[in-house]
Amino acid sequence: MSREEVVKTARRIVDAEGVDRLTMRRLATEIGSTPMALYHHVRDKEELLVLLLDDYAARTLHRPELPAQPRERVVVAAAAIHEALAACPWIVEVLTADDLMSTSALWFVEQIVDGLVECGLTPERAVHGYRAIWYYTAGEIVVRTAATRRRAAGDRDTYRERVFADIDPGELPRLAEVAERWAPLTAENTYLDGLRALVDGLLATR
Amino acid sequence: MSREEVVKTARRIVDAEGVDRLTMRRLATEIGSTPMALYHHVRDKEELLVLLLDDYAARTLHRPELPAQPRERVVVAAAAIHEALAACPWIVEVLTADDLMSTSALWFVEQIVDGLVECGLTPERAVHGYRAIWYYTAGEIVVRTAATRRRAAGDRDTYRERVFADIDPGELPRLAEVAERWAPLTAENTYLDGLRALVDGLLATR
DNA sequence: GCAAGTTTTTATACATGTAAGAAAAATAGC
DNA sequence: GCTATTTTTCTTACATGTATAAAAACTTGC
Repeated sequence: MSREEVVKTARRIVDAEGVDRLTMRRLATEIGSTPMALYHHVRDKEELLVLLLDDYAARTLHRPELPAQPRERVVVAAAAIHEALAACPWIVEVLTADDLMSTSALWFVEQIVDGLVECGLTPERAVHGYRAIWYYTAGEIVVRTAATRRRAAGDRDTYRERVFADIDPGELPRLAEVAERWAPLTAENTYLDGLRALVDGLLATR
Repeated sequence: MSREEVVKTARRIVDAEGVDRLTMRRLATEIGSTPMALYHHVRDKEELLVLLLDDYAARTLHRPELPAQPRERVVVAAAAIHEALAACPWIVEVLTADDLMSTSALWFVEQIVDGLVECGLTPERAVHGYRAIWYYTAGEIVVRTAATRRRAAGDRDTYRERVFADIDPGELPRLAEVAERWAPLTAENTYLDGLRALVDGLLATR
């Protein structure tokens, strides 16, 4: 058994039956071994999932044509990461990992940092800018996938509905105004708008 | 037994011994009942955690003095939410919840949306702006707490170190340039800077 | 006051991640 | 070739969330 074999088999299970079916016992029998043997190649299940994500990134994160304009390059590179990760529905469990630091993602990080520097930021501020973009991107994916998953589980979310129904227009006029439209509004995909705003703000000289 | 008692007892356990010690069995014996009885007051453990977070928010999320200037009001309101949540170390498990929608947080959401509207955004764009701020805020907290937790667990993070050590300066010059400083740079707390940038960008008329 | 129905609680059972340590296999030194 | 040591694997066991279904307690209509 090897780490590669573990990850490869795990990937097969996840691809075929979804991340829910990936259990250490299942993985072990699939390999023809016992659960605890896995733990010599992988610290715990979380590490296995991180490896799976890296593996996924390495396979699907293809470098796009990047615009020459540095600001737009930042946007396109971030959007590419976002698109790849958002298509990966079992990601939430992993995304709390500090950073997406698989080798294959580094090129995108480089593009973002470099774009920011070319726009006039110091390297330090560029790294901070990249982090802000990563926070925004990871947050969007985590929040949105959680919402989708809950909706898929048939959760009518009566709690939210009740909270909004109880809004006093005298006290919270703006929320009362949009209460009806809250669900559809927040369901819209506005990742790109927010990303553009963030990048604009990072590059604006205050 | 009542929902309130369940939450109150859960809170006591979490406050006293941390969220790790909160198990359904422990909670049940503390109440003097059986684990499965809890499930008539709470759908599952996740819902219990969300209730705990709401309870926590209701107790600690005090309305600050807000500046008159709407843009600054948005920043201060968002920062207040961030500060309260960031101090809550067991939050990551819950924050994947779609939205922070406890009644006590609504006032802050109102301030943000209202501030954005007063700066000239339509209500729709203001809601989207609020969501962008929420993505950024939730992402920052999730990523940062995960990192802190890992560090606390004594994880030397050799993986990241290795990735950075392997960077080819010819291919990824910017990253090579900051590789040494990456850990301290990303450990800095730049939430406010990023928030200001995001708000600026949201309000800039492109 | 009591039968019918509803809500709440209990008992039992299962699948899961993984700790602890024994066993086995591979490797190194002579 | 054989022993010592290190690496890998297996056995057993436990704590956890929670499904299922039976029991108990409570509520309601008369």
